[in-house]
Order: sequence, then structure tokens, then C-alpha cells
Amino acid sequence: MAAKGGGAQGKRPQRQAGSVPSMQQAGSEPALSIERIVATAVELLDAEGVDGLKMRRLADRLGAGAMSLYWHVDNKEEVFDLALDAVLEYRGPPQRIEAADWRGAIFHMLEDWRASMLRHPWSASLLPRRALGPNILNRLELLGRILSGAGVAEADLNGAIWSLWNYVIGATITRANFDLSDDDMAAAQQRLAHLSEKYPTIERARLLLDNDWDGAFRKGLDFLLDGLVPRQ
Amino acid sequence: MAAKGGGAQGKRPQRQAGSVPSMQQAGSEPALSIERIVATAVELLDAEGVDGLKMRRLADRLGAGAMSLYWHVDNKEEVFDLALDAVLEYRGPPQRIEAADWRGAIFHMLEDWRASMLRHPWSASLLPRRALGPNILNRLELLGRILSGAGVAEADLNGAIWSLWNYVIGATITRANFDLSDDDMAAAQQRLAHLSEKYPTIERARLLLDNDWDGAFRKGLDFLLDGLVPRQ
DNA sequence: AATCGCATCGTACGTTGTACGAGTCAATCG
DNA sequence: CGATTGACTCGTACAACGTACGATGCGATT
Repeated sequence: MAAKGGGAQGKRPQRQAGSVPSMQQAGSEPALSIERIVATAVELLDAEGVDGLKMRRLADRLGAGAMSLYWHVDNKEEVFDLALDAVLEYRGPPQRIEAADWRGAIFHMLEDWRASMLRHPWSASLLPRRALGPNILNRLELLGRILSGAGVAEADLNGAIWSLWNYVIGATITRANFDLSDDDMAAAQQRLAHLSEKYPTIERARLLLDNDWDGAFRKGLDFLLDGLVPRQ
Repeated sequence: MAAKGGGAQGKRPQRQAGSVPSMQQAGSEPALSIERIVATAVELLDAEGVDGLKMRRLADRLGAGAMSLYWHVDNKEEVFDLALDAVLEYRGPPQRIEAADWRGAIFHMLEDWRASMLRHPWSASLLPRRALGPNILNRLELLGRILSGAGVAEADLNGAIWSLWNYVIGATITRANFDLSDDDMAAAQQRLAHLSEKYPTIERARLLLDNDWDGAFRKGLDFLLDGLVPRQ
């Protein structure tokens, strides 16, 4: 309920440059750091899923005590926030995409966005949180810049950015959730078959069964861009 | 990990018609039932948010013991699933929308979808689960029927349904998350102002500040439909 | 009156996030 | 060189949670 932002909390260092942390027992792990914590959290999430991330387990993997984490991190929520943002780094489009090709640049960035999250399916379920980490902001900034350069009016920029963001996260969440294992697949098939009188269209469309997710994603993106960016 | 579907578990009744549950102490609450549990869960979620729903608290509100819930429900997860689906009932478009107006019908259904969830903001954060309750399936079925009637080819139906679904849930999640309280608003403004050198476009677009969410939602939907449904 | 199945609940257990305060070590200062 | 400080670590402990288990109550059937 309370605002989290606040200002200086007195705790946690602001990592001034030049000071080497050092310190560690001889044959042991390197010292704890936010970077190492987040990286290990991502590993753990990849291996065990959202529910598999416990502070004790994370600490175990780091060769540390559970409470040691709390010097670097306020609480478990923050670990989630950081892990989510960590997965969303973007290095920019390859050379092959020329600067003038705004459509290619947007496609590259948004497809990379979706792909990055699908590589870590837990990240999709973390999207419904208010965390705007630096990597997300970077992507939004880039998106805005490209759209602006492509001719989107200042007044429409806002809506255009959100529309694309919405589409991407929606598609990613759906895909991550319905990326069924074979077991689930069989179960769904049976459940649907059982209800096919009530949902004939769903059955006919084979909605849950065979999907060209990637193709559908690109198509919808195409349509959105056709509308959002004025053709000249 | 295991499949949840399964078949008959021996437990829980399949509520055969005609048998009146009856039974309750004199001046006390009516007997427990899934309907009452779900309705109360929605109330509690509205009041306290996702983290506020605890089995004990829910039972308290129902005037029951915590463990009594488990006769009607397998676990807490199922309460979430049921609550989510409960919020998504759809009664269909009003008379004013003529049968031939497929676009109006789609708009009405999807806007109602989004509005229903925004009335219960917690529901947005529950979307990343694989629960396809009857109300969601109903909506998907209706959506497919309308699209099919509007001329979408059988082969494209699948992708069209998902594209719209993706867009709706993405927009809803975003909106529900960034529907900032005034406190958060001020915090965001300050944080952004502080970073405006790094994110000039975001700043210029006032991305987090003033948004015509509803208008942007409709616009994007328009563009998607323009592309998805063949114009004749 | 005896039996059965539906429905409720009290108690108890294991697990979790984390508050608290004591401990360790390097750098700094006198 | 000894004392002090501040960055960092961790053991212990606690409260809250989901829920397993078995006991209990009650209406209907026999």
C-alpha cells in the first residue's frame, strides 16, 4: 500500500566507483553482489519456476546465508523485479537493418522482446507488476524514438507506444501459458472434446491445439503498425 | 507438476439437481457452497487485493472454519481460478447492436471484457495462468463465431482470435498496473524527471503521466480489426 | 436403532519471508 | 600499533500461511 520509492533509506550502499569490495574466504565463492544475486535468481527461476524461488534456496546456490541477501535487497519482491528486468536487456538491431528501415527496427526489437521472455517463461507471469526497470524503459524509449522518426505525431506517440507494448506482453503471456507440455496437451484435447457441443467454433478453429504463434504474432504486429504509423 | 485434470477423485459432489443442501444452524449463515465461496472471495479480493486473500480470512468472512473450504475446493489456486472466471461473465450485447454489425458486437464484447477486469484490478494479475474457465471459453467462442460470420477464413480464425485476446489482456494488464494512485503518480513523475536525460522520448510523450487509455484501446482495436477481417 | 454419506471444523505440521542482533574483516584514524 | 568505524555476513527466532489428518455432527435410509 505504501509508496516504495521514497528517498535515501540509510541502508544499502550506492556503490561508488573505485572501491573494490574484495573479501572472501580462500577456496569459497566470490563475494555477494546484486549482480550475482540477480544472475543466480534467473538461473534458479529457469530451473524451478516462479514458485521454486525461495530466499533460502537462492542463498544456498550462492553459498551464502539466507539473511545475507537482505543486505543487498529489500525483500523478495525486489528480487523478482530485478530478475524480470535482467532478462529484458536489449543490445539493438544488427547492422543489417538500415537506419531508415523503421519497420524492420521495430519488428526486431519487439520480436526480440518476446523471444527473450519466452526463453524464461516465468518472466511472463511477472509482467503484471508495476516494475519499470531500466531495460524496459530503454526499450520503451527506443520504441518511441523509432515511431517518432517514422512520422507518428507527438500527440499520438503515447497511445502508439502503449498499443505495441500491450500487444507484445499480451502475446507473450498467452504464448508462455499455453505452451503446453504434452501431458497438458492431451488433457486439454480431452476436455475440449468433451465440451465441443458448447464450443463448436473453438473446436473448429482448433484454438488450443495447433497454433502458429510466431506467424500470428507477426501478422497482428503488421496490422497494428499499418494503423499506427501514417503511410505517406 | 502433475496433471490436475484427472477424472473422478471420489471427493466433492457433482451437485445433482433436485437435492436441496439445507442444513444450517438457526441464526447463522447459509450453508457453504462454491458459489458463496467464490462470491466472497471476489469481495475479499476487491477489498484487500491479491495478497489479501488468505484461506483463513476467506473462511472468517463466510462464518466458517478454514478447513471447511477444502471440501468444496481443492486448494487456494482453484479459488483464484474460479474468482477470475467469475468476473468474466458476459451476457451478450444489448439490443441496440444489430446482428449484422459484427464490428459493434466485437467492440462491445471486448470493451466489456476489459471493463469487467478493471472493475476488479486484481483479476489482471491473475491472467497469467492457464485457467480457461467457462466464461472465458464462452467469450472466445463468441468471438470466433462473430469473426467467422464476418468473413474470416477458417484457416485464419485461430490467429485472429488470439490476436484480439492478446491485445485485450495486454491492454488490461497494463492499464490495471499503471492506474497509479496519486502517491505513485508523484513518485513516478519525480523518478522520471530524474532520468529525463536518459529517456527524453518517454518524457516528451509523457508516457506515464497523462493517458487516454480508453481511446488508445479503441484505436488499436480498430487497427487490428482492419487487418484481421477482410474488407469487401 | 444402526448405518451411511455429506459437510464441517480443531489441531497440528512443515515451509516461508524476514526482524533482530551478534559476529567478521578491512580500512581509517589517533 | 591499538581502537574505531562501517561494510557485510549469518544464526536464531517468530509469525503467518497452506493444508494433511482425523474427529465430529447431522439428515436420510434401512
